[in-house]
Formats: sequence, C-alpha cells, structure tokens
Amino acid sequence: MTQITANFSNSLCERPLAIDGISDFDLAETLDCGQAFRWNPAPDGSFTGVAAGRACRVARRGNELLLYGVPQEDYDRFWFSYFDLGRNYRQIKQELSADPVLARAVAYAPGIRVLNQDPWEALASFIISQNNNVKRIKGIIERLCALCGEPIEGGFYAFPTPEALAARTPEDLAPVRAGFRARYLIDAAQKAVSRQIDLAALRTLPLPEAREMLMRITGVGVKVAECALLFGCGRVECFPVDVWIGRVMRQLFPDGLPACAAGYEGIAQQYLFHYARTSGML
DNA sequence: AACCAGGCGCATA
DNA sequence: TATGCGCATGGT
Repeated sequence: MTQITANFSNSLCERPLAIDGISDFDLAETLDCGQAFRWNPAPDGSFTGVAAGRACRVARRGNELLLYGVPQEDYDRFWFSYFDLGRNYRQIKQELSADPVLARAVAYAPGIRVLNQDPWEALASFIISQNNNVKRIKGIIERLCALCGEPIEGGFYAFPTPEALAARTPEDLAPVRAGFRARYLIDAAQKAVSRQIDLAALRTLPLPEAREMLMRITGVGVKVAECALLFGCGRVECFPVDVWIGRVMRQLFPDGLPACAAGYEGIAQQYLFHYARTSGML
C-alpha cells in the first residue's frame, strides 16, 4: 500500500539538514523563553514549530544544528537568519559581561539567541501578549492560526496574513478567546493592509518614526511597539520594558542599563528577562 | 476568592 | 505629565 500524500512524519523525519560549527545556541533557552510562541518541545529535546509559513523540527547533535523538513534553500533564505546564526554571540556576551549583573544573567542562560521573526507575526503575537501569560498566549496564537491561517504540509497552519484578519470581526474571532485583544489584532491587520503601517519600512525607518507608526495601532503602546521592533524587525537596540524588566531596572539598574549594553540593549533584555522570570531572583 | 499574567486606552487632576 | 481603573480569559 502506498501513500502519496507527504505528511508530518515524512517531511519532518527525513534525514535532516546538518549545520556544523554551532555555538552559543541552546534550543530550550532560545525557543522557550517567551520571545516566540509557536515552538513546542519533544521529549528528546528537539523542538517543532512554524515560522513565516514554514514548519520545521530542530535538534542539536554536538556542535551541529539538525533541521528536519528544511531544504537547503530555505535554510539559506530564512532559517539562518531566523536563528540569528550570522551574529557572534560569544563576543556580545563577553562585552555584556563587563557588568556583573549582566554577567550573571548571561551565565544563567548562555544559549539564548534573539530570533529574527517576521514583522507581522511578531507584532500580532505581542499584541496578544499584553496583560497575559506565556501559556495562554501560545494557546491563543495556536487557535488563531488554525482558524484563520493557511494550512501547510504536515497538519500545521501558517500565521494568518494581515489580509486574512482584516476582513474579520471580533465575533468571528470569538473561538480564539483572545478577549479584548481581538479588536486590536483586527485594527493592526487593517492598518497593515491599507499601508497605514508599512511593515517592511519598520526595519530601516529611524526608530522614533518606527515607534510612532506602530503606536497608531489601537492596542499597541510603548512596550508592544518595542517588542515588534526587537523581535520582528531586527532592531536589537530596542529595549521592551515589561513588568519583569521593570523590576530588574528598579532593583538592579536604578541608574539605567550599563554602557556595555549600548547597541545591544534588546539582546541584554532577553538574558535579563529570562533570568528574572525563571531564576527566582526576585 | 482575590490576584496575576512580556499593557493599553481612557478619564480625571 | 501622572495616576488609577477596566478590560477577557484562565491559572494559581
């Protein structure tokens, strides 16, 4: 008996693409630290997720990164950048560690990398994140993708495009159980479709203008705008301040971030966020 | 049963 | 400019 349709078990269990020479990259620390919400761990330590319409399973084997279901071309065009593999984290961590508090945060989870996510997915995800917890954020995004996203091979769903959400009403999104955030999502989608928000320009626009543009969306304030720029637009100098980072700043950096973080505030932020949230220091 | 979760909009002073 | 409150939902 033959099966013609490729499915999850096929494409994600084939021989993986192996990338050698990987360092400063821990899958759990990076994929389960609250910067992306579509990665799920397996008992063997691998993670399966969807980003920018592509599903993949990732694992580590020594110094190799194993990518299942990923053609070489997709790695070159997307995943290499997504996992930020072109950036020298060893050097950045060394510079951050000039400050003793940052040094502790870096040493606590030295395998964190800041992912380069799609601008729209990051924006929508962090709209959903407000006044919410990571577990429920993931559930909302999963239901949103299943309801409004395009099916992709393997039983996964792409993140819904702005076009797919712009035509919906809050009532349409009721099954997603996003609460008061549903209308924020729709407003963001409509402004993206109408080009009131130029998602591509956010990558290069002067930061004050980029922030101002994002904050024209109902439900996008300073923090969500900063997250969209850091996680979705490659702006590693952005520094989102949530409740955890607020505590860190009051208690550990009353005079502001140390100078050694200049230019990499967003990367420092991710080490600090994870440290504050999971180490029990506060 | 209050309180909290990767906040924000709005009213009020 | 600065506070304070309500907001949907679900987990402690």
